[in-house]
Amino acid sequence: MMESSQVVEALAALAQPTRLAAYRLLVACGPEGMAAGQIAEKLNASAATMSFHFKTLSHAGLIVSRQDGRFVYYSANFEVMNGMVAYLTENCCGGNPAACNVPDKICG
Amino acid sequence: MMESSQVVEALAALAQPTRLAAYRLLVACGPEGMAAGQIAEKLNASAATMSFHFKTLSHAGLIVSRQDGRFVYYSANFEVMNGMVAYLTENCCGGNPAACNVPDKICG
DNA sequence: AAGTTACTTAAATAATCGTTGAAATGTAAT
DNA sequence: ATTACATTTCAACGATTATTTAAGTAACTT
Repeated sequence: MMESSQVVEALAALAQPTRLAAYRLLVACGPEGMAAGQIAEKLNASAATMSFHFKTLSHAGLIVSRQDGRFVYYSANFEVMNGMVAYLTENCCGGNPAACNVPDKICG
Repeated sequence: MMESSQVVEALAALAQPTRLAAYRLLVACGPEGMAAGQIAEKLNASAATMSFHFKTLSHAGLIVSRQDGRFVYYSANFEVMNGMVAYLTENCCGGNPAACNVPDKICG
């Protein structure tokens, strides 16, 4: 189970339009990822701005980087998001799935 | 599918230690929820601070309130969190589950 | 109706965040 | 070496955020 502070950091990292868009783009890219400059172009953001956001996402563990020549490829780290979701839904309805009369049935 | 701005709002609402704890408490409570004062006591936060946080969570659609006498019961609204998670994982690995060689297998 | 309880609102303050532009770093081609 | 390209770092600004205290609203009790 992730720690609370780590989950807060991941949530905060995603709670910003540009970073959320970047993350989703990387999720769609899969393990190969995408170069920093290409992401900046797709999102109409300056390289400096994106670099700042990549740092935030990286520090939260949501993405990882890999150098390839003079390009830096970023890709999504799915484990942290899974941990985040697990943390949010933990102990849903008191840990009693039978009592979970929620529309989308999260428990169990 | 939720809108980007709505997802950002929900993520931002959860990206704060006290609010995250309150939300998890309400998730564990299930549909019955818990009174505002009881939550404040459990989290060692002042009523004013909690009221501010409840407003933030409510506005994001993550919780709903119900008045019962002079008590206000808050409970988690699971649909918004489900929508949030769906938004994050949408189009994972280009929408091709077979290509998803991610440890926890999110796609498909 | 007077008093108590439960919660919300408002104003004020300190801290954090996102963006920009310029300079700096690193990497590869000529 | 020098030139070009890709990305990061830095300083600074305006905007947003969390908390506190104090005052306000609403509902139950006697």
